[in-house]
Amino acid sequence: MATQPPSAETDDDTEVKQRNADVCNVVGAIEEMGAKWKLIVLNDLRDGEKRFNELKRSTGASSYTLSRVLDDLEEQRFIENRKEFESPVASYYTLTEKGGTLCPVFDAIDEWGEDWLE
Amino acid sequence: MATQPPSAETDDDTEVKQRNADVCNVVGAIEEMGAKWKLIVLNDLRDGEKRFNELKRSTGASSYTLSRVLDDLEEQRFIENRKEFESPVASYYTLTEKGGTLCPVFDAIDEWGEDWLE
DNA sequence: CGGCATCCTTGGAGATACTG
DNA sequence: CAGTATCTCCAAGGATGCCG
Repeated sequence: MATQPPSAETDDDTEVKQRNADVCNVVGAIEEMGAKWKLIVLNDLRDGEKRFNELKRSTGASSYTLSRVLDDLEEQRFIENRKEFESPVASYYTLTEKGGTLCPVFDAIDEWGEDWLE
Repeated sequence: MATQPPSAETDDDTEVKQRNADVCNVVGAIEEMGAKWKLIVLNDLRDGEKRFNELKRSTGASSYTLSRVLDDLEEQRFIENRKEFESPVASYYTLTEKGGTLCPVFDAIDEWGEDWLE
């Protein structure tokens, strides 16, 4: 995480934190992961490496949907794919470092869910 | 999900949803807020009370969409509505306590966005 | 096993116009 | 100002089938 130089604090009014829809990080981030399937898959991969059908079962996504989501996520560098071309083909997916940085987000969501779900 | 069309179908897919929910309540939370517009509106309301057209401008949602999202969020007790029936009608929306508990989530997203968004 | 191609259904959401 | 009522369009996503 690129931490800002702590001492060189510009006098930019922190109050003008520009929460405008166009500029806001939250909106940007939401657009970036957007789809619910992406979040579900990413969250699933926090457990570690998983293969295609494993994700298919755990997420409940159809192979078509899952395939497209995985493509997207890989293109966004959230996940990485490793293939083994042995007897039955095996395809493993893991979070990249970038993907891993989403953990705090999921943790926050998780915590919230514990308090307010069910 | 908030609007439930009268489906006479038996909910056979409850099994799937349950499996997802079992994995982690992250999925549950995602389903709960699901739509991107909900998140955008909720995030916007962190600034404090806002009125309809204000939200319309800041979020960029159409009045139709915004209206439905607000209805949903109110039904879910994420937000509250206060009306003033004076000269020109005024309608104010604020986060409830429940809505406020989402702040850590948005903070996490915000922080992530700062690091990884362009 | 891990997908891609195809068809098809659904609803999310914009545009527009109207009301209290 | 704060919505509601329609109409419409398009992408998300399920189901199915095929293939290396």
